[in-house]
Amino acid sequence: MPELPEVEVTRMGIAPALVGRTVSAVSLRAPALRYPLPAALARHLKGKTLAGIARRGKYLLLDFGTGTVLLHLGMSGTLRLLPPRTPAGKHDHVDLVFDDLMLRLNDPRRFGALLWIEGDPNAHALIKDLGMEPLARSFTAKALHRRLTGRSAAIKLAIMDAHVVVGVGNIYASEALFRAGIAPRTPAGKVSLARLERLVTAIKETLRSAIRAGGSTLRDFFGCDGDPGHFQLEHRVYGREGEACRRCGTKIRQIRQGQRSTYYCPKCQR
DNA sequence: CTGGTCACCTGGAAGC
DNA sequence: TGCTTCCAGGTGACCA
Repeated sequence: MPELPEVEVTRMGIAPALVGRTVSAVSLRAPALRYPLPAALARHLKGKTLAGIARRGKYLLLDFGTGTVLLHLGMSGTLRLLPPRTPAGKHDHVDLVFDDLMLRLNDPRRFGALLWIEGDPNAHALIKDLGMEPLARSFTAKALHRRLTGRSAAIKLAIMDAHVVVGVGNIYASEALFRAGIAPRTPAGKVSLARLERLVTAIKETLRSAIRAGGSTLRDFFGCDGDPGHFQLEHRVYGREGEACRRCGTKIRQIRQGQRSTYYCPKCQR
């Protein structure tokens, strides 16, 4: 159930074990994920060496030189490193075998994706229109301000829009707005530059600390009992409806925005 | 372009 | 116990 930190921790967990290694076998199991699985994947990958794993937003890009495996974990996807020939359980959709080590994709809800891309992956339809990387230097209040000027949508929905900034999911959107002291329903275009400074800082800090917290779970990528998607920091507002605000004691409220739950402190966030 | 809604899927928890 | 309902960390497609 990954937001950007979970995806980045997954990348950090699997890359050292797999980069530089060669694919010996591929297993695909029905049914399809968000898109049909590429039937020719084994033909494309067998004998190919993994040159690197990059992340763009919540997508993982496995670079095999002649092409790229594009991976998205959706709402419920996880990747694990297992001994080859580990029996496949329910929702184990794809195995990439690297001789004595296997990368397995499990995704119960099947909102995830695995695609084979030839050519520049950044030109792919799913990638090319993505917004700013929140951890990049170029993600600044000024840049965000430029992007949000004139927009009437709620600030919470705006920072969750992957065409504006990638990787801020439903949990971290609420958490970042709390840290920045901004009410989630404020029209995005009406948030001042000064307050966007606080928001950009809050987004970077929230994501960075979650990645740091996830670092302690990296060993969980090995072995069948691993559960690497489920680390998380103590939330300040998310999931705490009716509980006391950690800063001022006011009861945390829950509302619906775009059919998703938003949590906020009515006193700390204006 | 923008904003709003729906759809895609399974499973766990809560309610009766 | 068993059935029903609601909810879940994402995002592309579609509409006005």
